[in-house]
Amino acid sequence: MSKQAASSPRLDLTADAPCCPPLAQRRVPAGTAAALAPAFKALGDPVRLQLMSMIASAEGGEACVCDLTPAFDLTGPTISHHLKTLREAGLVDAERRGTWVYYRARPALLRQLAALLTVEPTAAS
Amino acid sequence: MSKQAASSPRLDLTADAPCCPPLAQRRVPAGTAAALAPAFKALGDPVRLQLMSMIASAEGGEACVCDLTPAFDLTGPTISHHLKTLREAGLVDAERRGTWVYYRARPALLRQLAALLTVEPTAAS
DNA sequence: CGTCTGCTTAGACAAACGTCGAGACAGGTT
DNA sequence: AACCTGTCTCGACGTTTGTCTAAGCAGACG
Repeated sequence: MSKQAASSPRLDLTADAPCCPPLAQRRVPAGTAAALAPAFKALGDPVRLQLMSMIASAEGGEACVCDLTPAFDLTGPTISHHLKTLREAGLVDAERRGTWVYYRARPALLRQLAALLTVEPTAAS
Repeated sequence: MSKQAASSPRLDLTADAPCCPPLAQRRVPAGTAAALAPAFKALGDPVRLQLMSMIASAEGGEACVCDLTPAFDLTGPTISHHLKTLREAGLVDAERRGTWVYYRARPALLRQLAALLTVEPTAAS
């Protein structure tokens, strides 16, 4: 995919968080862009954005799939697919407890994304 | 596309900015998700993320296409296409001045996205 | 006026995405 | 054990995306 990835597209951002001076402050290097873009892409769908919010804002910090699915006019497999996308992007974590599966947010990555998008309150112009 | 948009998918977020309590604080309504997701999607590509950063961090707040294009191993039309995507997402603005076209960031939308992703320094868990 | 350079548009194509239905697996219940 | 319910995996189908080449438009310059 693309010819522009000259440097190694590996940063391990889901583990620790060494990165992220604001996007508008310093030019984001290719490696960082390649590592963080998937997270933004995962949030780039209305359904997943709502899912992310429902999970992150849920009481106790976790939400059951059985509560998430009926909130949309979509089939179970489709919701499951979107949750898998969020999981693979490192935005959420899943845990099975008895009959139900619970999802919880990973605040670290969310913080990185927020930090990257941060702009001075009244910077340029 | 999708059957889940029961409420009106119209919010006009690119104009003013009435929105955005943090994603983890209150459940994002469908309309807001539909309005903001395209911006995240636009940032969900490594090339566009770098372009966005190069534009936002450029001196004088603007960057010439002639400076952006040679930073990637991609053809001119491809860069132009990505810039159009950023423009249509409301993230940047373009202006032709003589021979060259200059792009500048729209901080308002960036701030909305950052606000949405904001999480308490040490909230839940 | 002709031509050159910078940027965008148009068309084409492979790859990825969003959705679904059918089926598989895990756990609880009878 | 047999069954039921909740969730995920698998394949399929139509749409969208990222990239390219070729062609078009806008200014600058000879």
